[in-house]
Amino acid sequence: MYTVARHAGVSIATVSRVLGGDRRVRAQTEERVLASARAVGYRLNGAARALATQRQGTIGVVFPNLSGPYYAGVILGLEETANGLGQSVLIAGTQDRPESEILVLDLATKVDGLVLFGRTVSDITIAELVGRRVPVVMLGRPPVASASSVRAENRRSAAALTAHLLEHGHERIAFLGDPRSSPDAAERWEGHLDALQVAGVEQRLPDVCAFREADGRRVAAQVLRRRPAPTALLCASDEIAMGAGAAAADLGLRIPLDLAITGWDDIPVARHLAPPLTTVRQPLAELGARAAALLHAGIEGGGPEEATLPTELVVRRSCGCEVPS
Amino acid sequence: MYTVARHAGVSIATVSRVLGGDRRVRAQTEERVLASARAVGYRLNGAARALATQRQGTIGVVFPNLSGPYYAGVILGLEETANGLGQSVLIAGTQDRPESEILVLDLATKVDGLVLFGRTVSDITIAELVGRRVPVVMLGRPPVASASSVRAENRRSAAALTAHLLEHGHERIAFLGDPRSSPDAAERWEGHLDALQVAGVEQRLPDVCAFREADGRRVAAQVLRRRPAPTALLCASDEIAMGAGAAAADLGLRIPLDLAITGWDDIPVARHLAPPLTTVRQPLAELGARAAALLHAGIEGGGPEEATLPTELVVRRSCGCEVPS
DNA sequence: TTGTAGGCGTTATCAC
DNA sequence: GTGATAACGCCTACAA
Repeated sequence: MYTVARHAGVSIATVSRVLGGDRRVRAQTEERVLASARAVGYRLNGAARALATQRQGTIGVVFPNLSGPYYAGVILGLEETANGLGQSVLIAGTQDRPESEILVLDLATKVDGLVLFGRTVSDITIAELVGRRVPVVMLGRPPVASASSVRAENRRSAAALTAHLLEHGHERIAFLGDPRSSPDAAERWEGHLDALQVAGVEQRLPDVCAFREADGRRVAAQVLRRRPAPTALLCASDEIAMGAGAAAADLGLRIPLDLAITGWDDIPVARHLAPPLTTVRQPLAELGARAAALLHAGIEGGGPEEATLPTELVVRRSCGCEVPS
Repeated sequence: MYTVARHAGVSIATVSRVLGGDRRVRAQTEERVLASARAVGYRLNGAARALATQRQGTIGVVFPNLSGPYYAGVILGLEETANGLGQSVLIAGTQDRPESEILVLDLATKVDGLVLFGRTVSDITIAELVGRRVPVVMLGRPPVASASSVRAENRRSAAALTAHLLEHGHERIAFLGDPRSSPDAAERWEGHLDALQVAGVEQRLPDVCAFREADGRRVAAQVLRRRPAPTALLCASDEIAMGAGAAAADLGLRIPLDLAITGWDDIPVARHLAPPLTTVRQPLAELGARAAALLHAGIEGGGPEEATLPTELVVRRSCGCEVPS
């Protein structure tokens, strides 16, 4: 910066002003500085700026290291709008390590705020974060403390989906998912129960299954051997549903003739499966975008807010419907 | 830090030492400082550390804002090993904006090094980066300047795949991809030509198609109306192949009876398509991991290196083979 | 409009 | 081992 200042014949304060976008500089001076900066190939130093302004210009997002379209989609939306708001995005996967709490706390010193997915971080740590005045927005889990939160509507769509299955005549519906480890799954389970109750159908327990294809296949294989076997599988995610589909194929079951299967998320491939998967669409990118916006608001001093985005039942053929495609 | 120092009855220098992991501190003192730090809930400040050490503890990765399993998979692998090496990961999508060059240059002041995907950044900018002594590793594109590079083997597998199609009796094979905008696609095209030449089959031009399902569908629809129509579609990515599959279905073509289709990447759903997709597997996470490792080496002062990871032909049914599943 | 100078929170180089 | 005390590179009152 001193180099540029000398080159342009001004003080570093002036250089700082024009490069920092401060308007109160004579146009002529500004131009001269800009030219000098370009001449010496100078750029403001991120760390020094951060230290002086107490602003990192970066937000962090903590997610479980699961692959799959869900996280990718949300993070993509998040990155895009964060970028539009002038914030970079730092990602941190908590590979279920125990030290992840420390990781998050340290991360907090490198960013202006955090977006936390589902159950990646314990309530204790969240409280700690909030106590440190770190703006936090939670994604896909019920709000806590004074942190913002954005999520997709779960309960109503789960009820609608269940009702749809009941209309197809299914009475033994198995729920594949893990309400205890995922707030989203918990709400979907609730909605499922709501619909069963309305219809006066006997309720059963969820078949615990993580959000992964392999687990879906494993759990479905067990469930389908039960007698009497369920005639429909309500899966808490499309990936579980894909695994379930594989398990069904292993047993020689035809979908949807012998068994109906539904998913959740409407990941891109859902429509290409055989048969196309009936599922519930979540606005992935929009979830991320809202999270970025809410976090930005929080960083700017705004109070906590909540947003619940609508979801949409996507009826295709795996539930037994005859849909033109 | 002053607070902790006072609390522990030592100087900030000592506090800095124990929290920074400097071993030359008496064990007893260390414990006292640690206790004090915990007592006041103190953590080292990222920005200040970065400024003082000239190390950000962060690497950046620049990618085109495409969704899809490819980027997600690579980034996941990258994040994981970077984390293991003590580096955070900053992501930046260049949504094909023209200002992306500036974005990258600015990003460079907030990180210790950059991983650049394919053609996200112009050669000029790369040169600029290298000139600034910013460690750079390129992913999926031929090496340039004195930057490291990691990629997956393309040419040989493309030749093998083409040869396989020829064995099935296909002579009119259309290549869907864009060799000009993607170095990976270019190499696959080369390999394709290699095999055609060896077999003495007439070569044609590639059918330009971006790495997206929608484009695959659109381009395939055109290609399949050509007369004589191709009997096989060699797609530069699984996503293109999926789009092509949809286009084929629109025309009432049966796969692989009327038309063979192959993809590239072996994304998770490839095996679940109807019929299961013959494709080439790339070690996504491994690509990311290697990139992180090479970048780390570069940051530590090492010179540029190159790595080419092996790929694997995955024969399933869309090419016409009868595979047990 | 522009310049001066103190401060942001650590690390690192010296002495002790 | 431990403690002063300069940097590190920028921002921002405050003064001119």
